[in-house]
Amino acid sequence: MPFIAEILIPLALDTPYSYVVPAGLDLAAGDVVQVPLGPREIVGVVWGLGDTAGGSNLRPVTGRLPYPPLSDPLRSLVDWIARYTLAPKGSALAMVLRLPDEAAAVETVRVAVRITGKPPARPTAARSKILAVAVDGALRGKSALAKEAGVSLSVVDGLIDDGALEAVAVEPEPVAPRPDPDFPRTPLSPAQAEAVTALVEGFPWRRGPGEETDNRPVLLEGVTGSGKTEVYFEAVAACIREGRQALILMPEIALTAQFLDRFAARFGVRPAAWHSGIGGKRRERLRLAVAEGEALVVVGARSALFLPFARLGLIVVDEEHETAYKQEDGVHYHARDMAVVRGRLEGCPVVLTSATPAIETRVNAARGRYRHVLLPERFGGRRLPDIAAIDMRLDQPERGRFLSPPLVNAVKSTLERGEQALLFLNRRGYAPLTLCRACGHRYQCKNCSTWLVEHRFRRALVCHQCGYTERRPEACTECGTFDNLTACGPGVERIAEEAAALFPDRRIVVLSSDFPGGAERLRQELDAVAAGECDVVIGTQLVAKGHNFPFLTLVGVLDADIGLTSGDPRAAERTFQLLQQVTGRAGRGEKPGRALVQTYQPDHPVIAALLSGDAERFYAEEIQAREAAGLPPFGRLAALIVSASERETAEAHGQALARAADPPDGVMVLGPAEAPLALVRGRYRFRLLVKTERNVDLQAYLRAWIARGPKVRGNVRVAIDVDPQSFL
DNA sequence: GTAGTCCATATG
DNA sequence: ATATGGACTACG
Repeated sequence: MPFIAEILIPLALDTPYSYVVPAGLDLAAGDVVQVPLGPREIVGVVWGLGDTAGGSNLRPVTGRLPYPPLSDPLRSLVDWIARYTLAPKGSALAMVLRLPDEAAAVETVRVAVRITGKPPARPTAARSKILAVAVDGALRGKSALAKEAGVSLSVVDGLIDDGALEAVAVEPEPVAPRPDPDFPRTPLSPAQAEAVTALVEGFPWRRGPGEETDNRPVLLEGVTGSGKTEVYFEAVAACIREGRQALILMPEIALTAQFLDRFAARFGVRPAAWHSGIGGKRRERLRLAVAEGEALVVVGARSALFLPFARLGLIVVDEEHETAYKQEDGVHYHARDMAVVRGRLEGCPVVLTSATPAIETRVNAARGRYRHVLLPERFGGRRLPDIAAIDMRLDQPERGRFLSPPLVNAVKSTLERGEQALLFLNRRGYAPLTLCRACGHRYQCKNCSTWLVEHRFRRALVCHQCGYTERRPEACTECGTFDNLTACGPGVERIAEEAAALFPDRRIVVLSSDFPGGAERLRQELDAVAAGECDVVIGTQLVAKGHNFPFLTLVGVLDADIGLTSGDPRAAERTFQLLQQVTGRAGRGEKPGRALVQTYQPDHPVIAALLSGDAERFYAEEIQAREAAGLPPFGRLAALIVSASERETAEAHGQALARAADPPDGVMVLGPAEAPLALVRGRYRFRLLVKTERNVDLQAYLRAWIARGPKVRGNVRVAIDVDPQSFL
């Protein structure tokens, strides 16, 4: 009887494939192997072993590959995520198994050169230039030396052949230097120390045998500026003292030099950082360091969740309410929730931190599924900013202007004191609507039903839904009138224009996700602002995210009402979180801060809660409102939209969902004819499964989803916002 | 993911 | 009659 291996292949396949294990090859579950698939060879992972013959025409495993095997918990995570998100198992595996491509796999040995003292046989001008630089005897990279001497690389090679320089192989710089948990640090406040004790209490590796452990996830909730980071750093320190690894997950945008420096201030070295920008060899060396347990702390964006940790001891999810944790293409998952799952599977604690937790996290804490640790005050006795409303019905800006007189005055005096001001407007571009004064034509997206947003800098009209862009026309495309287009309403670019007119001598910077130069430049710009290299910051929501601006003392919210009117059932929650975060940026340095909030509806529950600082009440009311409406604070609605031919499969899927341990609140199976017509534009035939956390307006959601123009082929599956606790 | 199929349409 | 492209399926 031949031995059979079940090999999972990182392609969109639901089940592992069976292969014969050739004699002499000793395989174990988790091993990374090479197998033939059709005409080619492909990498796979041993998912199971058996001696049951699964047919006589199985092909043999080609061999084992020299990669660390996938641990049991990691394989369970793949199984779990596939089942939960209804993604093919192979797709889930692909997230774990991003192996190096051919180019990256070739380990080029880095070579440095050093002077030997032996004079060159044939001294030339170029050669002596190099020797003049190298005379200090230091090690230099070949190209660095050539560049410094201002000659070509071949001259260096010539000198090596000659014997005047010697080449020395250098160890690559360590990819994950060891953080020192006992590095001298600034002392914690009593409140922080108390929180550390509460946090670390119950961690399984802190308890002796027989002692009780409490491995529930912990919500670490602290107001902006309370020093949550320093608190969880102590949990990280405790973890690495135990010789275990810690993972800190952050929204990609928050992964800045500033954060890495803060880490270095506590642990002596910067942590290993994992994000979409880290590529090639460095990526693979870090992965290996993680798999071998060498990398003790990894700070990373959501994909870091799938790194093959050898001894994971702690997962921290920073800013757990951030929507950036949601992955919405390929396998759909919420990294915060998957972190909870991985923690459970690895038997390690999970800490979720936020100043404005997501409703579902709050509910989980209130129901006792999560522990709740609170930091109610700012660090160092600093006060929370005073927040006041500016009623726009009373304090109107001039026509065509958007800053009210009280806000302008506040900015002026802030700048006069040499402090920094932030003007927050959650709208990119110059103006959200463009119309022709002659004929009244409004510029609309071809694909979506949204207005095109003018971007004056790019001289374009852009759809913020699908990215469709057209040149801003000189003459109206409808009636042909020249030079008669009007920009309606403000975007950050327009506010920058207004600010430049008001404060001509000040340094003004606009920060939005479409920052010219891309994410890397944006990150640098954020650091520059934090260093005080600018007076007025005009920013969209990205300035609210995990960045400290120590010189910032005034935050002006230009239009607090944006977002309150959208049909999104989370509008209130999102707006509250955003405004709370952005106003909380003020006064975190030496000087106290304040926030001024321009609004037309100061009595709206969200605005009122923000002004009174009563988050507690806001959450309670929000949860209550959902209960009153007959909705669970987080429930699930599953919908399957199918092509006629797949109806049967979908029905079965739906029934399976309804039979799940904690079934969705409803399952809908729709055929293409029943789906909203706008949805099934063209000849799409697809199966779409949507699981929503709440009872969202499914049609609106789907319309938006299609409007984004996804490449829809057969077998599309979407699952968003599900509550993993119910499956654990 | 990729190679190969079928089928429809475009092209010479 | 033959190329080109999209949709779909098999791959153990």
